[in-house]
Amino acid sequence: MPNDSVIWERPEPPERQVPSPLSRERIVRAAITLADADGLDAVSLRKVAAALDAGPMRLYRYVDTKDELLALMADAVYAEIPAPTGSTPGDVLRSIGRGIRDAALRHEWFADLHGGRPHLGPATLAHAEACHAALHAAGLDDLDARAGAMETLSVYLVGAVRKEVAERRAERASGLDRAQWQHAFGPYLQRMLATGHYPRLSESVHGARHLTASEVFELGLDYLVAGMDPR
Amino acid sequence: MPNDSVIWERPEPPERQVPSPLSRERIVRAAITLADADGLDAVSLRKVAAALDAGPMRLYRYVDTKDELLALMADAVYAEIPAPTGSTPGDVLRSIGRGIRDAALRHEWFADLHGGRPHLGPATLAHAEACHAALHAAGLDDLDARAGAMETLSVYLVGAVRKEVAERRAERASGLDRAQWQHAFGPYLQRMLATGHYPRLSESVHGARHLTASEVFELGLDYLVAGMDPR
DNA sequence: TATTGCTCGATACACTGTATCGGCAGAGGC
DNA sequence: GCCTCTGCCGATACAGTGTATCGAGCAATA
Repeated sequence: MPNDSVIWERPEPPERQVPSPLSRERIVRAAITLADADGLDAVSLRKVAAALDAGPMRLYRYVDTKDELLALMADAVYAEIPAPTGSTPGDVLRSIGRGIRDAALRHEWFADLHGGRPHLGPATLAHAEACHAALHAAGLDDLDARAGAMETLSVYLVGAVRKEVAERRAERASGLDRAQWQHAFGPYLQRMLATGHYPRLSESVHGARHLTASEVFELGLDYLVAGMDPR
Repeated sequence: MPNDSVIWERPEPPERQVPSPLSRERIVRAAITLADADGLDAVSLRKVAAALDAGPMRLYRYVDTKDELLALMADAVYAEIPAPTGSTPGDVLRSIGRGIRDAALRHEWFADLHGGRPHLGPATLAHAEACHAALHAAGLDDLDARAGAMETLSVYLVGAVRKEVAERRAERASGLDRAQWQHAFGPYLQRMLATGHYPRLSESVHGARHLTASEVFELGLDYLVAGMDPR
């Protein structure tokens, strides 16, 4: 632990007269621009520094480690998410879910950070606060029920975001759009199912109505919300 | 695409008399041993090769790319998962969930692969087949319902596995065991909540009964399963 | 003005995945 | 038994990575 405090509490170093002034915000913005364009792998300290006309080592004045930069990036995504709305707990939960999903689709690299090492930046905490407040306002008073709802929803969202983004990337990598992929099922999978070793699976793949990613998302959200209802 | 077929269909190169004979299986086993011990980052082609008394380049006879090795590793995990049991669809779904969770806790690195780029190895397909067959046997005949159940469960599991493993790692990294961490809530989080900026959140953190990871897991599973029940 | 202390960035290190290619060993033909 | 040839093995190389170290120079203080 290079500095004995956490990035969220450590003050920024003072600004200095220097060609191309830096700040955590500028650094994070540059990193996010890179990540939006070419994925998380494109975020290296060298490239971020280059985008800011600085030497790589200069960034270490603002951030102790690359993981801290990633944490700041994740927090910046939370800052974009609007406060959830809804008059019933179920609607609030759905609103929370859509807010996170939308943000993740805007910044696909967020999926790689989300659910990993927990970040607890100010925007993340503010988002959590907004969620709890909205649930409370919607009548979900019981603390245990509220915490349980948030925990399980959060689990679901981590998976949803991760899977959907992974699917997008796979489609993009294979150059096929959704419809083509769906129609062909992937030549390989096609062949495997044709072997007859997977009768129930292939029955399902061929027979079931294919759901889009957002349909699956909403479906699971509905299941989860419905299951919480004691009724 | 170096070779124009997929790893699952490409035959292994023939064995040869050579010091320390290789095979995909041996390579994957060595890689899994490394990953179990020190995480996915410890799996480099150089290290895997060294563990097998071979030069790094030799592995490229068996695998075109590191991603393919990772895919084989993920498939090997699926091979360990026992077929789900249960006489109702709900029980089968719970059984599927526990099977995957247990496997992921045995091989934490699996969480880093699970839900990412989709692998469709033979064991993965066999596992999917077993799940569909068990659901069918339990009376979930409707193809759309079955597919929807599997899709949404799978989403949930990706998140559950990822979050739980991340939490374990964070605990391990901070040197605190669960109880200590829970008691202190992390000094930083404690301080943030004490600012009063997050009233509902801190109410929940302090007031709600703290659930263990497996309680959260079961709770979400119950919600999901209950929500699927049309009644 | 002299000194001190901080910051910057060049350099270095250990490591990654993998392309290239020279040489060697085993297999097949005579 | 010998020769050719095919194919694999692994040394080397390359372009990256995160970050430790440290000399040099600048800014602010005494």
